[in-house]
Amino acid sequence: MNRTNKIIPVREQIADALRSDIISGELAANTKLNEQQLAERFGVSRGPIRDVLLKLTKEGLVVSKNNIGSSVSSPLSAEMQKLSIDIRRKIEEFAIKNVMDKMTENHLKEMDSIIERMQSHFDNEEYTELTKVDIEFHQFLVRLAGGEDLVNIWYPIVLRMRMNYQRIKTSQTLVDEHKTILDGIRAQDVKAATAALRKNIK
Amino acid sequence: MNRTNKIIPVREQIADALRSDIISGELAANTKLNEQQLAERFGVSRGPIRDVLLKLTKEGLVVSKNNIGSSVSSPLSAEMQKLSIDIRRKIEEFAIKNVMDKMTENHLKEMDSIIERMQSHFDNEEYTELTKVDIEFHQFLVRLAGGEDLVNIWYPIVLRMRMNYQRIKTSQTLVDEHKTILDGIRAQDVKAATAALRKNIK
DNA sequence: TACTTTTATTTTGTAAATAATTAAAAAAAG
DNA sequence: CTTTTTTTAATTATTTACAAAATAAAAGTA
Repeated sequence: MNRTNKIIPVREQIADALRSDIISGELAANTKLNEQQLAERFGVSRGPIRDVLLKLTKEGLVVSKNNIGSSVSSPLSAEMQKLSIDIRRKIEEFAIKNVMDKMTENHLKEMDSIIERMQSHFDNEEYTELTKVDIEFHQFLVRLAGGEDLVNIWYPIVLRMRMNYQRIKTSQTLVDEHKTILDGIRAQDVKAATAALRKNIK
Repeated sequence: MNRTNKIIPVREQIADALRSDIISGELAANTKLNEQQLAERFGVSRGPIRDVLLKLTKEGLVVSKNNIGSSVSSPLSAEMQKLSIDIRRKIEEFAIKNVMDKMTENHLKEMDSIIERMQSHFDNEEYTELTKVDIEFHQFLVRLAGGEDLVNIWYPIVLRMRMNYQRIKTSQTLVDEHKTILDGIRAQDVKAATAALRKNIK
């Protein structure tokens, strides 16, 4: 028994599935999210569903009102989108700077594999999966630089932004941009990495 | 029956109480939060407690691990604190700019009353309450400018920062700073308001 | 017909009980 | 005596059942 079988809690799986549905547009803005129906869909009781809805609410993908229920959020306004880009850049530029020391060979390999997966999803035209791996790339950096604290602040901003560009920007450029960022990090070149990052976040 | 008796849901009351305990330092960092005990303390079942803990986790005040439970977060690192100040300024400067159009006489009156409450809490040396009203002041601006979307992003940052300066900075200056911000807004003077804001956020 | 009021239905909120997991304590082996 | 294994206790996760609230439908009134 050498293999480490990673167990993924049901609530995370459900949250993941719903995030995908919302980001992909399958669940349109303002769609009512009925607890009972979701419970049946995932084959669990309403308890875990409520947990997930609360989580997604705090992530900004869902809005909920007392005694009324939850529904899918609407896209950000233009100004809010602009502000979000600004903040996201600030956070991730911070991440780039602070990540250089902590970056080991293993970390770099992990990031290589993330990019490989990006490429693979792009080749197979799995754009929702591509988006999720895209987020994963950035999350890796943010977590390494600032831990869960920073991820906590950063994550809702990114998720909410993603609601806006639904399946736009699905060119090879996207993958290449991330390769350039990683190249900069690997060369310990903050300026290059930051420049590539700024190009990617928009 | 003319009076509008505002009903506050149990979960919000519990969340509020716990936030106070954490911000005031009554619940020290890394304190384990037992669901059963909390349920007994507030006289409810574990269901609502779980909801609140999940909420506070997303707000950054609490950390929770699967099958292990929740505990009070530890203060931010120095770098993270610095970054948080930067982001918070960015958001609230945005708020100042965007709030000028939307600001009505009624809104101004509401903000006056918030400052009155700040003064009163300061006079009575109720510093935890003072902190909460301080947050309320800024939240009012942020909400008016960017709605719940922006509050969602902003709130965890502020809460987390507050964990760091526990009951420092409890001088009359604090109240005055907010008066100056409001003066600037009232005069529709973005520059003055922003300058006052930057002094206040640190 | 248009409007209000009442009733019924649906949906969310809370409580209580059971299952699964983890941490602690006791027993066994080296 | 130390380490490992087994057993016990405590805690979280989930389900089920019930209570409260909101929406939808129906009945009554102008």
